[in-house]
Amino acid sequence: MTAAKDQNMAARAEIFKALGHPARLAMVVALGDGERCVCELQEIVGSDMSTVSKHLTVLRHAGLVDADKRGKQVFYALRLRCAVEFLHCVDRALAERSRS
Amino acid sequence: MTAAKDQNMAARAEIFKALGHPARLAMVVALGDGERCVCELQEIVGSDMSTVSKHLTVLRHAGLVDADKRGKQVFYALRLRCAVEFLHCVDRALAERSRS
DNA sequence: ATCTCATTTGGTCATATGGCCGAATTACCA
DNA sequence: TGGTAATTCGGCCATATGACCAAATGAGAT
Repeated sequence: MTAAKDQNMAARAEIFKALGHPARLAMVVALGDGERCVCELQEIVGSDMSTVSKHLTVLRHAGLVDADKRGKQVFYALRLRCAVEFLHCVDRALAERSRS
Repeated sequence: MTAAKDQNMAARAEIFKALGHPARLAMVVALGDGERCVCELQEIVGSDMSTVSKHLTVLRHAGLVDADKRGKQVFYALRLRCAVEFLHCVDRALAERSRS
């Protein structure tokens, strides 16, 4: 693997890596239905606020979500919409697998 | 997050996690063009064969690829075809990002 | 200006991951 | 049946990750 290609792969892998955690994935799924404030996302994943915040940093850094501070709250929105479609495909694959 | 939901998320996250490594992603990309033997995949990623094998175990376990032993060699094929499409979307996003 | 609430950051720990090495396995070929 | 090549497994180490706690930041409200 050339250095350039490796860098390219690393950049793409970042995105998958960001999605590769149950809590982050759950947040992304929730964001698929529209924006959510951090406090709502915390309820969804149910861990410490600081942990949630760190997960959100990962998602932001990967460019998967956008943060928008309004008043006291920070609202997150899904940026990479196609992730939702891929998730559907993944779900179909998982369903097939459990069927067989 | 309920226990059932968490399990569901974990199952999906496995797939993203598997794709979240440059070497594994490079292999999946290569497999997008058709099956490859382990030795070819090793050339692509350029690490130790045992390392490559472990990566392939991860991909197999995630259900992303299928292994088929023919003669001395094991051929791997991409199973979750929609990963390729999602990768295209990711690439477009990355291209846009670097442009701005 | 101060208080307060929502969020982020830093520290620390336990665990998971990725890498290479060397050994074990498996199956073609002589 | 023994040799040889392809692949996988087990062990070891260094580093990365995820969790919590406590403390810092930042913006609205008093």
